[in-house]
Amino acid sequence: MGHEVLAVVLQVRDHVLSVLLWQRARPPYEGGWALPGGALGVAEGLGPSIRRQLKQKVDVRELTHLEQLETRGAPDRHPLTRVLATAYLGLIPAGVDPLTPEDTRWHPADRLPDMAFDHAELVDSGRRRLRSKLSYTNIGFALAPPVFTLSELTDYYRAALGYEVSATNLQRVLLRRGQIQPTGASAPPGRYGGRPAALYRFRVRELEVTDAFAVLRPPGRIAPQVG
Amino acid sequence: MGHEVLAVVLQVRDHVLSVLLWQRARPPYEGGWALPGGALGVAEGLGPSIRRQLKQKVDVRELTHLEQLETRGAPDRHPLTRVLATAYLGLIPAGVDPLTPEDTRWHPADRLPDMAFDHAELVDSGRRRLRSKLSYTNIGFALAPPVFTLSELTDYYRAALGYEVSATNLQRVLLRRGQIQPTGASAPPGRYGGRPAALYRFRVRELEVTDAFAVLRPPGRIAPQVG
DNA sequence: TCAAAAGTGTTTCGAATACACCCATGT
DNA sequence: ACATGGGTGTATTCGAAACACTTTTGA
Repeated sequence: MGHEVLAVVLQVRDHVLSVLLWQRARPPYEGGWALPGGALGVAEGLGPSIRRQLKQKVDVRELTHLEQLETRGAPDRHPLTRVLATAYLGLIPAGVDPLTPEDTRWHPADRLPDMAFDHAELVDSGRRRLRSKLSYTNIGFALAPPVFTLSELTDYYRAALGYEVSATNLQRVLLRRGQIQPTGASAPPGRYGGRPAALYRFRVRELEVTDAFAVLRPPGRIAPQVG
Repeated sequence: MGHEVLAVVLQVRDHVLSVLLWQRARPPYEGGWALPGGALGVAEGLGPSIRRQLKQKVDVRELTHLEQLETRGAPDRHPLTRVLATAYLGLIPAGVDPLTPEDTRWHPADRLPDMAFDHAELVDSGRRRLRSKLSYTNIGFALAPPVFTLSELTDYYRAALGYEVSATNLQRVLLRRGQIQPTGASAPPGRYGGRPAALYRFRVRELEVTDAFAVLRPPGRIAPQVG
């Protein structure tokens, strides 16, 4: 009974949430698109394995976040052999364009090509995970470059969430939660003028839950201290 | 490389969130307590497997909810062989007391005995999952019997969340969200009198997200229709 | 009549949102 | 001047929480 690890690697590219896929050259699912990944090594942990596999597709130094999604084990998920798959969600910040192999392409996450195995479901699972974590964690840090303007950040959120986001409200929510802070610098205005945009950074660039317990929260909670 | 499935089965028993464990009779971890589960069959899906394994410990008809938690694959998680484990969260409603084998006991989930392997971490993972889902889904249905009073329900929430919960506020939150509805009947008062408690039921007894997007919600959202 | 338990009315609070307006820059 | 894009001030909304008070029962 084989075991493989897969990754749903997402990045906002050109205003569109995109997923990294490679095209299969041989059966099964010849010509179909698949998630990067491969067989788990005999003495290899799951996390280390997916990092190793991804090295062959992207520069893993660009990976700002990696978390386990779910494990699929339906006996018929592979038409020929029995193979379990543990899927991970990986995020790459906007703005970089890692080199990828010939057979590998970025695809819009909401318009997938013909997908191999159950990989389309796994992509959806990754998108849902990202969307919900955007609302109660600081996971935006993994979509954004180290320094960014608020309108850029708004664009990443819009692409990942799939609907319009107000820059004004996004700013206030993230500031109140202490997720972002101004760097003091500002970006030059665009071609046709406009006020220069202040530059921000995420205060912490690893996953933190910033808004647990939207409801049924513990009684008499202390007000969060300002950062 | 073996693969096993495990279950963190939780139930509120006597006002305490409890987990079902069995005591190992032989090494490794002889005398240590472990989660129910066992090896995945060669042509068996993960979900079907954990249901089959649980049959040996509890009456699975009592299981009101089952969902995948996570997969552990550290090479040294088993001292002798390499075995991956996929853990599930299972819930049993308060009030029933399923027959269990000799070696099996319920333990308070916040005061675990000596645990085998990485099972203590898996129990914590299950508790955290339950706690967070209580705040944005109707998962309370899986902790409660089909019909209950509000003070009983409050007790289940208090036990699972680990802090005091106001019956008044719980009632309003769950009514507003359309999770619960009065049956019309009421429970007889206790030994020393008191107003009889109205009986409620959950409107839907399978998992539903009732409060997605606590923040950054889609613009111009329609108000939820009353049930 | 009182204690016990359940339930309702009302107020307060605060986060999130919506919207009007002001600021800084290039042409 | 004025168009463009960024940012702030302020009002509104609404769910959640807190708390006082009423209802219904048994002793």
